[in-house]
Amino acid sequence: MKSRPRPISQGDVAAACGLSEMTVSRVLRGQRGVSPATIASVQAAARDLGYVPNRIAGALAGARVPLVAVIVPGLSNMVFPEVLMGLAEGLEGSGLQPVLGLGNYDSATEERVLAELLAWRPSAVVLTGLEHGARTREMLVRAAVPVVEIMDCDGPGIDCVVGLSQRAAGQDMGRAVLEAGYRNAVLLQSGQQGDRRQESRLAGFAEVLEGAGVPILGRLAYDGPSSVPKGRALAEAAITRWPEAEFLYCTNDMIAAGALFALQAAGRAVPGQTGLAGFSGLEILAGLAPRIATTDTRRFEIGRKAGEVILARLEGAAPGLRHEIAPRLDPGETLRR
Amino acid sequence: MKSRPRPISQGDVAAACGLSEMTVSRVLRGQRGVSPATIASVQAAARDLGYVPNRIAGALAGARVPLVAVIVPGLSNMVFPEVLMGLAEGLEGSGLQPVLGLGNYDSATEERVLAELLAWRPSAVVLTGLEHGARTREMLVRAAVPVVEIMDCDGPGIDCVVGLSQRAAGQDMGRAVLEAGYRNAVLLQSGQQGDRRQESRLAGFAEVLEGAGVPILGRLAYDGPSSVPKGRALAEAAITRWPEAEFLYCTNDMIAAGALFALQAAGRAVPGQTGLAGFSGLEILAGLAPRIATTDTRRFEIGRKAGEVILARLEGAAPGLRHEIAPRLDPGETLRR
DNA sequence: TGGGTCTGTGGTATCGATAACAGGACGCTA
DNA sequence: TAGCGTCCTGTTATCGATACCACAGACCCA
Repeated sequence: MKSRPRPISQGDVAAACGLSEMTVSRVLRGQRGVSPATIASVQAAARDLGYVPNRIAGALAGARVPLVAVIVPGLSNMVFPEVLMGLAEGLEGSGLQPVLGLGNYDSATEERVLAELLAWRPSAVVLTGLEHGARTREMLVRAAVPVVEIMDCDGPGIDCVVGLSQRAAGQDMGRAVLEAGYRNAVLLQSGQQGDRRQESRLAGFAEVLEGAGVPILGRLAYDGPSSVPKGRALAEAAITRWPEAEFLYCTNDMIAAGALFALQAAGRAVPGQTGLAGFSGLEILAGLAPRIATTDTRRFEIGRKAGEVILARLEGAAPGLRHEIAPRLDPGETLRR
Repeated sequence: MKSRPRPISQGDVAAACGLSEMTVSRVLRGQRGVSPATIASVQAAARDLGYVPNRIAGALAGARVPLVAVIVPGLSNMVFPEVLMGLAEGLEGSGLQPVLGLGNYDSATEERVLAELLAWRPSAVVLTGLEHGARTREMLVRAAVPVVEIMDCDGPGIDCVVGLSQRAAGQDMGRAVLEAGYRNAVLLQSGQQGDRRQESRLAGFAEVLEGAGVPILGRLAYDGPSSVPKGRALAEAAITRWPEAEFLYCTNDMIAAGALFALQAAGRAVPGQTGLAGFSGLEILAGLAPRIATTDTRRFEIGRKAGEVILARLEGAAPGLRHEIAPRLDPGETLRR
């Protein structure tokens, strides 16, 4: 066997079994219309030679690039990693590969990353949220590929939308709080300021409570990444300022966990005297006692559904533009019964 | 302006400014040897037309594919998401895009995913750990690209290795436990059975203790994903079986958090009566009181270093084959002083 | 037995960029 | 002014696959 300077190509396989490249291509893509004997011979040759197809060439020729551009703001809080796992499952077996871009919670970065990813002419694009810059929208329209916006379905999307209604999630929790009989509440938030999803959620919550005559005493915000200690600090500040507070609605489970510690340290009975709830359903906190009330956003499901929608679109189906993945309210043990 | 059925190509830009494709290509890649006037004219035309280069075509022609294949076992425990963020930072500005594959903690899947990713002819490959199947190794050798194995640097790698010595990390914790004066220990583990990194770590720990005459009373394992409740169950079983246990060394922070709850529920003073330690340095648990002793593996650093090594290799430098990122032992508050 | 569909296979153009080489214009030196 | 090097730009071939069309032979039915 003579040494090849270049990796094995389809042509080598074709030569090895005395067929044309075209036939080899057909066999390797599993197209029908090839005789069983030919199929066997091609497969054997490909295996023997250790042939690895070149998708770059295939993509250029086929005008179909089996890549999906995925832009998430970050990976630091378990939300998007789970979405990615769901997406990977949804795309499983389709031959589509996700290409990851990090938007860094910042629309200028998102735009830059999107431009880089679009240079690969992906077959579909997944982005987070519904708010995007004008140039971002323009690029996406020009790209003329399916676009799936995930995590939020409260407004109009560019194309498809897969997510939850943040507002409805807030409202649900609001109703649960009313049922539990709390007579006022405080909002605790952190993370990127002006986060639209968070705002909708808190608005939905406040709406329901105030509609029932239960006042929102106030809101404390920390402009930076969420963490348990930060939640603790926020909650301490809250109960100092509003000692009469009966319920703390936190924008996520980490803040809520910190708030729980603060309440316990302050000697307040949970959930009797003061209740609290978070948001996300972070599994890592499942072991805390008492279990924190939260809204499980089913991120894995969202990712998987996004994958399915993409596949449907690429097969020419019209899977509908809005897919709501209803979140699940988990009352845990920090809401009165 | 007439409607174009196809997206704008380099040829269109060339036509628009009356130059050859080659010159446009040179300008857009920032090659030197083009007059300033030409550069300006090309850039203006490209901007006006909204030209997005086609990397697929560029890759095919240039024999250089600006993609990095990254295979991690999963994204479920915050370890690999952080590595990915580090990697993204390390590759920042180089034009290299990571393509993600999930190996699902299973070497057959890893192999399949690797084959798929290699079909893109990536410029480099990043994988996790040092254990890989024979076919995996063969594919990598044949691919003839830089390979970086991350997270473990206790053995020989295929090419470059960036990570920590799991054994040394275990030894370090062992020494800390000796200094604290504990007189025996129990090992608690979960996750994939036969995980080599975990094994090395526990071995290093046990080695140091036994070398000093401090016995390992035993080991309890749960073959499944780690979680706080699982850690609690393991720890409960451990103190039932070995009531005399003075120290619990857990394979990760989630197990350790559960173990902490178990000890507290059993009324054992921590760290006075019984100490414990985890592994990873999961930030999400930073708010627990007492803070759990752990080993911060600096995953972000590992990812970033991997990116830097890849860049160096692609530029022809020889950055060294083994890069140890020393972990940091954080004594927290669950080790006696 | 002739004309039709159906199967299985091959030939050729093409995808959109880059590598390698070619060559004109210009300025400088002898 | 011949000769030579530099700077800038263009021409041609190529990367490795797929789309599209062509076509030979098997088979069917009237």
